[in-house]
Amino acid sequence: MKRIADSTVRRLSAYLRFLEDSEARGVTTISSEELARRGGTTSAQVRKDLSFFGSFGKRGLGYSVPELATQLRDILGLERDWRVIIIGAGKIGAALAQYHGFQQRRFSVIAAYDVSADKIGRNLDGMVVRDMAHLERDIQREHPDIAVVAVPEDRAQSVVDRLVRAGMKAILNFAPVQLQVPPDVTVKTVNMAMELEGLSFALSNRD
Amino acid sequence: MKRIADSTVRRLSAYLRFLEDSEARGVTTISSEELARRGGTTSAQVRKDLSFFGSFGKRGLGYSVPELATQLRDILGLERDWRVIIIGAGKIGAALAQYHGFQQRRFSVIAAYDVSADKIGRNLDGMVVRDMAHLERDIQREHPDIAVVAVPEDRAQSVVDRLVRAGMKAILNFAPVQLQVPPDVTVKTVNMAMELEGLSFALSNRD
DNA sequence: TTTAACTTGTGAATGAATTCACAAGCGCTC
DNA sequence: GAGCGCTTGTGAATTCATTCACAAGTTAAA
Repeated sequence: MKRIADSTVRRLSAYLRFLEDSEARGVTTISSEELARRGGTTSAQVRKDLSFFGSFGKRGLGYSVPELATQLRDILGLERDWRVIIIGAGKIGAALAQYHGFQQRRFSVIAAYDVSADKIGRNLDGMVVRDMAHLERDIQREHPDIAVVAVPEDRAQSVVDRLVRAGMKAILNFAPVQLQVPPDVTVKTVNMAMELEGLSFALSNRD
Repeated sequence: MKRIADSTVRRLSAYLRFLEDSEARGVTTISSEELARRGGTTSAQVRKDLSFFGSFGKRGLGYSVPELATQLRDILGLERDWRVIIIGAGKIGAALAQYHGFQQRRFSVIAAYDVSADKIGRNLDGMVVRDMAHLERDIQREHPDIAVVAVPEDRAQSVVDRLVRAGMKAILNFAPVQLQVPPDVTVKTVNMAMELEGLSFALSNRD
C-alpha cells in the first residue's frame, strides 16, 4: 500500500470524530462537503483522503454515516483495544491516568510507573502506581501496545531507550524534547511549549 | 514578509529548545548539521528555515549558540511576557494552571475560570478560580494575550465564541474538536485522541 | 423513460515544502 | 598569503500535498 501522510491520518481522525457525533444525533447520510466544513478542510481533500483506502460513498448521495464511521475505525485500527502504560505519575501522568477519554476510545490504561518512593504504591483511580524497576519485566509479561511518557524533560530520552529496548513500538511523548528512536518505532509528541511558541509567533507577526 | 509555514515555526521552536540546552552546557558554537540531528531534520532544512529570517551563521564555523538563541527568541516573540488565562478548572485545566513549564517560558497564567460552583473560589497554586460569568469583564480589564481552553468537548465551541467576541486572538485548545474561528484568530489544538489514533494507525499498518 | 439536480472518485494541474548541490566565505596552517 | 578543510546561504530540482475540474453514477420527479 502507498505510504499515507501523517496529515491524512490526522484528518481521518477528525472525520471520525464528527461522524460519531452525527451518528449520535441520528444523521444517516453525509456529503464530503459537510464533512469538510466541520473538519476544517475542503470536499476534494475529504474525497482524496478516503480514496487512498477505497470508495465508500454513493455518487449523488454522499456517505452512509454509520458505514463510513465503521470503515474509518477499521482503517485507524480502532476496532480493537489497545493496552497503554503510563510512565511518570507526576502531575501530567496522574491526570492522564485518570483521564476518561482514554477508556472511552478503547485505549485501556493497564499500569502507571514512577521512580519516586512517595508515588509508588499510590492509588490512581483504582490503579496502583508501580515501581519503575519492574518496567521491563512487566512489559515482557503484559505486552502493552502503547507507552505514554510523562517524565521530566531530562529523563525522557533514557526512559524511551528503555522502552525501545523492551520492545515497545508506539510512544506518546509529553516531554518537550525531540526523541531519538529507531525507524520501526512510532513516536507522537504532544508539546505544549511548541504550541505556545507557535501562538507567540502568530501574535508577534500579525499584519 | 513571506508567509512562514507552520512546520517551520515548529522547527524553530525545536532548535531553540536544543540551543538553550547547549547554552546551559557551555557550548558556544553549533553547526546546522548538529542542530538538525537533534531537531530530527536535515542540515539543509535548518539553514533554509533560518534563511527566511536572515543569515545568522558564519561560513566554515557554524552558529554562535547564544546569538542564535537570542535571534530565535526574538523571531518567536519570546522576548516579552505573554498573559495567559485558562478556561475550565477540571482535571486538565487544574493540571495546566499548576504546570510550571508555563512560567518557565515567560507565559504567565493570570487567571483560571470555571462555571461550576464547587470549583469557583478554589485555590490553584495561589490562584483563585474565578466565575466564568466575569470572563468578558476581566478580559476587558486585564487584556490577556492567550486563552487556554480546557472545557468539555461539547462546550468548547461556545466558549471559544465568547473568547473571540471578547477580542482574544490566540487560543490553545485541549478539547478534541475542530474549532471554528475567524481568520484573524489563531488556534492551536492539542488533541490527544488524534495522537493516540495516529499511533493506532501506525501499529495497525506496519509492514 | 427522460431529465435535472447532486455528489462521488480521480487524473491532471497547481502549489508548497524539502532536498540537492555548489559558489562563496571563514579560519587555520605552513 | 596561498592552500585546505569546513560550513553557510541559496537558487534549482525534486518530492509531496492540495486543489481543480469533470466524467460517471445515483436519486427523484415529471
